[in-house]
Amino acid sequence: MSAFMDITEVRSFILHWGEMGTQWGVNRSVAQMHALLYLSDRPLHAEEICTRLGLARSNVSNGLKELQSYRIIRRVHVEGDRRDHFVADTDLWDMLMKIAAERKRREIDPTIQLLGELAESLDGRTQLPPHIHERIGRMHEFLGTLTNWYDDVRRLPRPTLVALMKLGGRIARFIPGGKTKPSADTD
Amino acid sequence: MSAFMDITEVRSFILHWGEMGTQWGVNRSVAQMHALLYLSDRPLHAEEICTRLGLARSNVSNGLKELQSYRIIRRVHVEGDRRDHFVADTDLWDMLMKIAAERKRREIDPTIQLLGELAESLDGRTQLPPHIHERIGRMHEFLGTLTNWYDDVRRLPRPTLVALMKLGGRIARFIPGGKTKPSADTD
DNA sequence: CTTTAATTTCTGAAATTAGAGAAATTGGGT
DNA sequence: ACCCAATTTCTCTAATTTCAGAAATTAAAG
Repeated sequence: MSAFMDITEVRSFILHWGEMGTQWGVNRSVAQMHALLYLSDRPLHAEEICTRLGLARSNVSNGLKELQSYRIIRRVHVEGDRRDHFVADTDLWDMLMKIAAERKRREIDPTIQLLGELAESLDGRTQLPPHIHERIGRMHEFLGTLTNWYDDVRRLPRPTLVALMKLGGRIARFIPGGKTKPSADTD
Repeated sequence: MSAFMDITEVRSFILHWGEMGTQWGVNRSVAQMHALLYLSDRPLHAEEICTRLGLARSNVSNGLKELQSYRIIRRVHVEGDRRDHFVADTDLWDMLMKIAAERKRREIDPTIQLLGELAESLDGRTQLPPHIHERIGRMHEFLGTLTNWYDDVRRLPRPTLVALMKLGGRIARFIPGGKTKPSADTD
């Protein structure tokens, strides 16, 4: 039943994924649970995740909720078993896009919102040093540009996305003005 | 001398930036220091950062070192003052690229390295379930594709980058077979 | 070379976050 | 409706991270 966890490469992967999580503001256990599900070729139920990772049932429950909120794992029903089972995305593009979408929603969107409000409330306060208004405004615009771009490309069909990525910097050839002498626009 | 910190919008920005930091695995104080320097139009020395943010001198010292390691702030010498002073990038593209470069170096590159080793050590172990080798291999390849893309586009002149970003998903028109319909969106 | 300002490193305390186990709740099966 | 497996919520403890102050180091100025 668990030769799986005896494979040292599997353990290494899970451990490392957990550490990666902590570096990016994701709970180590949650990241480990994700790694475990990613490597599993069949749905796992909570209890099995507990024993394989040595975590308390409660934390597994919360972790599963968190991973579901990112939409990178989903609940599945297993014939003849009353317990909830879970599987992870194995399509890594999908996974990345969903994580990006959720982090945008949680962190970037509220930031843009706030920056907009701050910029607005600084409007026309001529007694203040103007560079403050300008820099907050520029950050606002910058994050807006980034997220608009993301919202746009995330809707591309997967093969197109992959093709674009493979093309890398050579995509610049298609830009009017090319990569030669371009116009100074926004920063 | 410090009407600056009395502007509520400045305080809000700094506070929010600190919180953003914590969400992305960056120390709150470090992020606040960065925000302060970003909004300042002149070089600040460590002591001034201490008093403005209410931090201990030691932490400011460490934070400055961390921000310098990302190369998003730099030391400057101020005429007739013996203390080190610091300024932040105000070019946000630059800033983003440098942060990405450093996080790649610290976190992604070692991960790719590890995944490569794991995949290699799984090669030809026919008694193991093949999906494990396949999934670790796919993750390895995926991260490789992403970082190669990044290494490529980061070298583009900034105006080209901006133009590409403005173009958004319409860039797909230049891909063979790229003008297909957007993918159905489950989230 | 000596003095002293400036900075960094070290150490322990405070605050925060993660995690285990118990208690409470939910929901399917009969 | 009742029972019991499954899950979630709650509470307390452990681990980690952050951070202030002290001590040590570095380096500019005379």
